[in-house]
Amino acid sequence: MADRVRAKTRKDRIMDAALRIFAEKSFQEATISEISKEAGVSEATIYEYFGTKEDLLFAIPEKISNDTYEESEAVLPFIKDVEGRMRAIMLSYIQLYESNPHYSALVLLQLMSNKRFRQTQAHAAIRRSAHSLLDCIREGIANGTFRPDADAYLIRSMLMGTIEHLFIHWHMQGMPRREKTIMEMLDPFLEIVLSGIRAKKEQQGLTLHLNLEDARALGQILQNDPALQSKAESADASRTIKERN
Amino acid sequence: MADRVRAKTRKDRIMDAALRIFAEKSFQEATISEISKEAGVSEATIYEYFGTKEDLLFAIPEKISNDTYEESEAVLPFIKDVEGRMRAIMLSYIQLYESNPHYSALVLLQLMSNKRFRQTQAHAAIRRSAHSLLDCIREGIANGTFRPDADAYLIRSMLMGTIEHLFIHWHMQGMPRREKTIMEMLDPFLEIVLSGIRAKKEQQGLTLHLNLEDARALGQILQNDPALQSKAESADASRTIKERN
DNA sequence: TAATACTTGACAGTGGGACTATGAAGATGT
DNA sequence: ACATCTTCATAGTCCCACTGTCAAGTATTA
Repeated sequence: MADRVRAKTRKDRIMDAALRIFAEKSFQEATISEISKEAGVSEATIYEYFGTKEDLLFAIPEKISNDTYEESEAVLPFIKDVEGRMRAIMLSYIQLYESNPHYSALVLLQLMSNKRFRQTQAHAAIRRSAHSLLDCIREGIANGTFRPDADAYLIRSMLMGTIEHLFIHWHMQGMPRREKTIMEMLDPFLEIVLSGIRAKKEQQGLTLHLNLEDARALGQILQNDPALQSKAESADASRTIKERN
Repeated sequence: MADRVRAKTRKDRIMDAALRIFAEKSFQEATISEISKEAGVSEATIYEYFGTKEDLLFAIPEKISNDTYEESEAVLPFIKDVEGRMRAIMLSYIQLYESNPHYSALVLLQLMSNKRFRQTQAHAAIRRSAHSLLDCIREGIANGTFRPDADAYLIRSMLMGTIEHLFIHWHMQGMPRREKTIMEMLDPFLEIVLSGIRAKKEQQGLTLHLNLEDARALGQILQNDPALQSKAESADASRTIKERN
């Protein structure tokens, strides 16, 4: 057992070193010799555990996605609200990248466009997120939450593309300190996208914007007119009054 | 001169072949021997023109960005409208990628995350676009077109990240036929983003949504009340009446 | 037409890094 | 103590980027 434990830490040390070096340089520029020195093992040991350099590369996302990603998907079916479910998906997606900077650099800058990566579990997890998002958007369109002419694919690209772009630029600038984390930008971001695609509730009729003075004058009139006042109470669904500030 | 012409076509043939092979496989998987066969020249000739394989790679964006990109920037200073200028920037950005699929695959999937690429003219052109966009957004916030609490960096990442994501996914799926080009998605896309960040005109007062029946009743009242009716004419700036459908 | 310079190609060779094969040294379990 | 399993060092293969050289065009000039 002590043997197994040591083997495990050895394997982990190799993967840690590899992740660091792959992310900082790049897969092609990194050499096995360099990784072996960083991990404190011989080159032969690396070939022992991972047949090839490429296998070592792909062992990394496989491991990390198993560890961190799956669990956050379990709650989704319990969120009935479409927008809430979308927020949860985005949250877990951001968490995945925010939890491990080296890993997100590796995935977003190098693996994402790699053909073999697309056949890994890690990519399948990302695809599941993408697919769930698409489902949410379609459901929102179907049930009237979103505008019927919204393009579900476009919306999804907005959601995922923006987040990826934020991470990619952060990495390319050498991961500087930020006053706002990407996680903290999620809600303002979602508000912009969602407010842009929500269906307008009152499709027919009139919309009136009144300043405070006019609003008071109108209030006087309504109070003095019993006919309209009673209507205001009976037809609540089709009439909304919102106060600003 | 005939010599110069032949040399030019030879050099171009090499770059064309290289672009195709780099984009379809990848820079690392492509071999000089393969490119030389595709271009119909000897390996030595490639080393004659481009010292190294990497130099050949970077000669490609240098050439293409010189050819196509610069001109579309010239019009920008003449567009006074902030949103129109943003649209023009996005348009030229999309055009760059839409004009040459091989090139956009190379840039977006391989070069974008490459350190050396960031020191090329091609990347400088992209940075100029990004910078102009940021300027537009800031100007829009400053002059009241956009909400004062909008995050300019976030907006820019939305604009560029979405477009890049759309192209990247199109490439990763093997560039299937689309019923809508990315160019055609630009205006719906911009409408979502911009409507999400435009400043609301009436910050104070009341907003009333009325169905048709109630609107008619209110119309009656307003017609019979000279005080409020005169107000409606004098205070036009702060009061808007929009008819839906 | 002859001489000169420049372009292209064939070929041989170097070097670096991924990967293999092998056997010795050490650690572990019984 | 013995067998087994892990780790390492060494030596060697293969592939591919890249260099150097020389010969064969091809173009330009005298």
